[in-house]
Amino acid sequence: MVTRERPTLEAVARRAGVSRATVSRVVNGSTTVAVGIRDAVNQAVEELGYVPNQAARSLVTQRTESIALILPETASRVFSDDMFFPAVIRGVSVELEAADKQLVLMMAGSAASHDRVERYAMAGHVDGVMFASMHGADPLPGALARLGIPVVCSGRPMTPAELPVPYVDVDHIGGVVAAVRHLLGIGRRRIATIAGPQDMIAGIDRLTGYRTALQEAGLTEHVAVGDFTRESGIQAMHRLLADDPGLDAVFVASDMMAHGALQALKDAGRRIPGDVAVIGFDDFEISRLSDPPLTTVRQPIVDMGRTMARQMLGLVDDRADVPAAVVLPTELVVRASA
Amino acid sequence: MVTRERPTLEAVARRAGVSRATVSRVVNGSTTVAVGIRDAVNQAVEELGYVPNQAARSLVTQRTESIALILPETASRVFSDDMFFPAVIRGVSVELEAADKQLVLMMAGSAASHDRVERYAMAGHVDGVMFASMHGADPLPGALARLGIPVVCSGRPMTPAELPVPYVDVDHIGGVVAAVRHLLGIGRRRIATIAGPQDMIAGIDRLTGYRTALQEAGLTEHVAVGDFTRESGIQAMHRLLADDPGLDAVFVASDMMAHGALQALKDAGRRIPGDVAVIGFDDFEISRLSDPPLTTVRQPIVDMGRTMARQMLGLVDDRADVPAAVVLPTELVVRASA
DNA sequence: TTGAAAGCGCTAACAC
DNA sequence: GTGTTAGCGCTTTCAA
Repeated sequence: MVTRERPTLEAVARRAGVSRATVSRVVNGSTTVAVGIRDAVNQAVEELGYVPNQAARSLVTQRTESIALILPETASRVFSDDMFFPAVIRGVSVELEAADKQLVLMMAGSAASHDRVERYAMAGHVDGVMFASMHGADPLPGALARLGIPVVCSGRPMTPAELPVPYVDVDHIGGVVAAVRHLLGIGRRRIATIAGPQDMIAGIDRLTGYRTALQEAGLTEHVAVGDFTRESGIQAMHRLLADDPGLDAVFVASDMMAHGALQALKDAGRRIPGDVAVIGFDDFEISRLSDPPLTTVRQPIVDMGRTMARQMLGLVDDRADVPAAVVLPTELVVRASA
Repeated sequence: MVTRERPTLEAVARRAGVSRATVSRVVNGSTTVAVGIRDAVNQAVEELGYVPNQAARSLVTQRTESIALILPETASRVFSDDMFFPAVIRGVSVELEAADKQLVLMMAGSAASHDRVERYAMAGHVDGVMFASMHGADPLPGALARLGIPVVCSGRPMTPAELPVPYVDVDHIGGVVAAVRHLLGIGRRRIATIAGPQDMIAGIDRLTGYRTALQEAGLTEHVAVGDFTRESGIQAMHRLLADDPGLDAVFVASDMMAHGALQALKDAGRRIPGDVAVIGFDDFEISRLSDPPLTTVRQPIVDMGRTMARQMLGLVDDRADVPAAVVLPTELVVRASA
């Protein structure tokens, strides 16, 4: 590998016949430089193809101009057919791009990678860290925050850390309650649910919403737990069907699981929504294309990403207006499946 | 924001009662340190929660231990329902994780972001750069390579750069020829194609394969060009149908476009494969679940990612065994649609 | 085996 | 306005 010498400030300074400080000023856009000198410097920069060494710059400024987004999941999970993470990333990208910050995406599905990420952040590789989908009571956000590293989470943290971390979340419970009420409204009474993983707020809150609405109506709960994947939706639906072959509706805590449930129901000979009404949660594009199109609780995932990124930008820029919590609304989208 | 002072080598050295050099040796796993001293240092590191400052380290080592993967697409394209990029990323992740390198993902769909990426790489933020899906004759890979930055591409570069960049690709033409021959074998004679974008090797080569096979059989070409998205597949299928309502087969250059074509054909009242046989290219998971399941040319996308990452690791480690080009095989997977 | 010292390339006081 | 200077935190000769 031919690592051609990259020109330094020093080289540019010599060529332009000025001091390093002056070159630095020009490169960083200081206005207190005479036009003639500025042009000379710019020309030297051009001729030499000079690009500032980021390590040297970071060493003195203590800034890297990049922000990490941690996805505590394996890469295969992040990039499965579940469109959740992609949507978050998209939202984050848009905001960071606008602020000219570099996004550093990190998957941390294993304990080892979880550690790598921790060291990475602590090594000052990034100016701030955003977390996308947290499992259990992950100590990492709090730990980083305690070190003075700006941290933001998407999804309300499960345990209130001693040092509270700003977060953005959606109104899970409101959305689910609306969904269940809709099922009640169309005359369903044997309403089951496929819940999400119970080590995540999204899984817990959506189950709470279901329970709340069912108690309100004086009906019996019927719960199977999945892990947000299509496959787990299939399995869970089979269990629910085995337990209560006469169920007439199911609220499923994610669209991917709902697609699995749809398939399982069809395989079991049920008509949708004739025999069983199905409602999902997410509103992915494929949910409009499924057979039948899926009624679902829409959550603004891209907006979550954008909001989280804006909170982060507020923190790293030391602006005071960073809200400790933002809760975005959800909305029931009625299609053919319920 | 409370940026608590992070401990430095100096602090650890003082606490352990040794010199900075010794701490550095311990931290970097040098064997030439007395056991007693080593333990004392490790204890001090532990107590202080010391993590080396990466900027300082990079400044002297000229290494960052991270590798960029550039996706010359917008974030919304990368994270659409097209599973191509996710699969590449997955393959890359696996290898980089194993080598303990940090993956830095960069989307560069706009000219502005293209520039950002260039400066980022030139600023020495990463030890090497991988490109995922190139459009046209992008000068960036060659430019970076000329600066001595290790570069690898997935997809054969469109113009042979003066400084050749190692790449990995798949056997597009072989796969497409097999697909068309299969169509011929089941008696189809009015075989159209929906081609991919003609500014990408994958688009060009697959069209070449189609043309080759059709000429071989002495049949007339029938081409519509899409951009690999489902939507473009729908449009292209409509055009083909308008031009030749009697076509009895279509080879589609990507699974996403093939799904669009399937939908367009059904909307036009064609039965599949009865009236029109359809073959795609990719073999995404959803292609097994479509109606009917899609016959397709499987390309090993995850392996492309892995291979590209391994080539990169070879380059940054100055190992000599980096092949200039790797071409992975493709394979026709026959399902119900053809 | 350990320490002293030089310096990676840059920014930011501070002086002029 | 511009130059001088002092580090940022680390690795790595070179001596001891």
